[in-house]
Amino acid sequence: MAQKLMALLSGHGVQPSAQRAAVAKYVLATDEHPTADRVFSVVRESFPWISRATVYNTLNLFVEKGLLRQQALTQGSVVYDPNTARHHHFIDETTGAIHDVPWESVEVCNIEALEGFDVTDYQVVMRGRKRRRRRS
Amino acid sequence: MAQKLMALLSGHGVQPSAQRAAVAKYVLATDEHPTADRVFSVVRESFPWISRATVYNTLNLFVEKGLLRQQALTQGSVVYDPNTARHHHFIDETTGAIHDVPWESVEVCNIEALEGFDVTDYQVVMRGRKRRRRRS
DNA sequence: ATCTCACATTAGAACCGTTCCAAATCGAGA
DNA sequence: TCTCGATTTGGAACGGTTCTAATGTGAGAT
Repeated sequence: MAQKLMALLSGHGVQPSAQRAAVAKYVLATDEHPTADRVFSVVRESFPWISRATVYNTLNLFVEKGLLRQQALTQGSVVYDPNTARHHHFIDETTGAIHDVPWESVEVCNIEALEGFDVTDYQVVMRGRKRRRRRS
Repeated sequence: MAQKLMALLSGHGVQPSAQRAAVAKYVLATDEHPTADRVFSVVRESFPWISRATVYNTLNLFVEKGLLRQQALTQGSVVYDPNTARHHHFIDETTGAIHDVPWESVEVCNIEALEGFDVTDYQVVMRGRKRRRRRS
């Protein structure tokens, strides 16, 4: 598994290192849309000597190399999303949690016809409350 | 006109003052989605002795009273939008300019049917380049 | 008209997320 | 083993925003 990670990194032109692997292991697999600071705390649990600057450097590098996307969805700080395919976002206003919404589950029409704008990318940003999962 | 502004403020439960009127005059009429700092600069041109803290206080008050909406559309800082009706946003990636897109000009389907989410609000966030206006 | 008190304003400090910097360290290839 | 470029590091710096404590102001009571 660690092998796969390393391969993924080099495949994207990122020279592997222990620190980068530690960051990658968490941030490329999570669906919790962490802030840089959250990444720092989580990674430090298994890699206590990593520095904040390295986490920021690594996240920026991953974004530059296309392994991660930055999303400006909330006030205050950027979050990172390893899902680089097109998708939408749902923000739970009570918890602040951000959820991915599959591209196909929402249909957006007329974007191409918009007068005056060349739209190269778009997403629907939804807010509300996550419905409690009905017990099974 | 100044009268109308004052009436608008009191109508929303904001006790008027010279500073608040100066901020309102600009920020409630603009379509340029200014940051707090931009509001500060613009207002200071006609009201040089206003302080930064007052601008922040006033903007937060206006948001609280429903005169303004905060939008977290870009990295780094919040922008303010006096258009409190539902609408979408287009971000010009070359200039950073943010444009309102009328609610009716884009159609979004299936939002209500989304499994697991109670969506109370949503908008489409578009990115691209604003098409150069063809000369008339 | 005057007083008073709650509220508005202010400058500057504090805070938080992020980037910058210069020094130390590492590691791949010679 | 050596060298040199890349990586990592702690801390300073920075930009945006909020906090704080002191001061100013105006609307209503008297």
